[in-house]
Amino acid sequence: MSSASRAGRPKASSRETLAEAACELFLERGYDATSVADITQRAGVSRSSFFNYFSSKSDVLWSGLDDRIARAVEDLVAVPEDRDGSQVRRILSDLVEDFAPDSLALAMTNSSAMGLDDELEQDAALRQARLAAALADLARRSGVAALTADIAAATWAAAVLAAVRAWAESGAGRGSVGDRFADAVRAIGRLPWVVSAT
Amino acid sequence: MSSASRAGRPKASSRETLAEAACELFLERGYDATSVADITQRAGVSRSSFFNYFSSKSDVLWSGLDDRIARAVEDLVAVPEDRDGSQVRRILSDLVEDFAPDSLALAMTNSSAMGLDDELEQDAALRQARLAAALADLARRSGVAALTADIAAATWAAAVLAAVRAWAESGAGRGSVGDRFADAVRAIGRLPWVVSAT
DNA sequence: GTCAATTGATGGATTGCGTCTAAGAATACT
DNA sequence: AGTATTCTTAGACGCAATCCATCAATTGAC
Repeated sequence: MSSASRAGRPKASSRETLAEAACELFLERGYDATSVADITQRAGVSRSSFFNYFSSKSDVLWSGLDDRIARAVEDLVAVPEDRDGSQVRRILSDLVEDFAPDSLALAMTNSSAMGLDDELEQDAALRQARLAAALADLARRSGVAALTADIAAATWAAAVLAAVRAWAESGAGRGSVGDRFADAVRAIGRLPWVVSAT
Repeated sequence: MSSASRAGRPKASSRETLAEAACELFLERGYDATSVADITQRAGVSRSSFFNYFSSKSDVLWSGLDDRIARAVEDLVAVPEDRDGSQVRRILSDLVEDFAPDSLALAMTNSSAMGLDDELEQDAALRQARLAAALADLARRSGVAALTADIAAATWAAAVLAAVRAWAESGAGRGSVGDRFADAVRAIGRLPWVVSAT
């Protein structure tokens, strides 16, 4: 493919430069009070350039997870059917394997200081929904009724996001996201609050 | 209480007038191509007035469900604990009881025509997350571990949204949302795709 | 070295959402 | 009449995100 850049002007700035500037400002002033112009000004680039690196302001925090979710969705649509859920477990385990999103973890642990509580809830919900949609499709393909497929898919997707959340809140130092996801999978097996309610 | 309006200028327009204008335009041009100014112009009111009735453009579609979710969240935070999940089932059943959201159903059934697929997914995810947050709090209060609480809460919340979705997609004529939710609760009891995967 | 092609950076304009404020209009109460 | 209350409205604002035309820097071919 491409070992070095083939042709054209080399990138003057990097994603990391922008992401660092953004996180600094989020911590100083809060998320809402930080505009894209503020971020680019601190990073020393023009406002236009920001959108060459990130598709939106919140993308600064979520691009790491978004990439992995996009890969997982690709993998999921490629699976013709998965009656016992083994493919799902494998793909989702790959998703969280060695996942260590610096900016996202920072945002989650400092969400109140950044004034991010609503924003994070909203953004997390979107990611969860994206993953759930792909999972629900696969479940239907595997013969699960539509209604059940939606619910089961939401459960799996929630397990992924809950694992990330639990990992971030536990200091992001002890244990990996993968470990937390393993916990989540175990919890799914016997959801006490759900099953006992039946 | 107030049987009639006590004092002050009476409302010149109504939510319904705006909602109808909005839905018409969504069907004609699509959601993204319809601006708030377009809606108010057709309804014959000023743009400013729109936000006296709805807090956002998407609120036109979701205010019905939002009201019910807000009530459910209030009820949920008022419950000290719910070890067997009976309170949860009751509150969520109340949520969907006799629910018949005209605009939302229209949007869901015509989502592709309205260019709403992404928008609806996003908005539905937000509502699901709001409900899930309150449910997760109650689950933790009831002694469920944090990770498990998040997952179980997501499952319940997904059941509500899936019921609404299934009801809208089945023509919104046959059966009620409550019936679909009953189906969903039954499905939760033995989630085949989840439990068999353990 | 010169030239074209490619890739990125940049400024500026544009659209639209959502917020806010000050002014005015319509009603009820006294 | 006058006053308080409730609603409407025009207008301006800040900001996110898109788009475009232009400029800058690099590679490779000749």
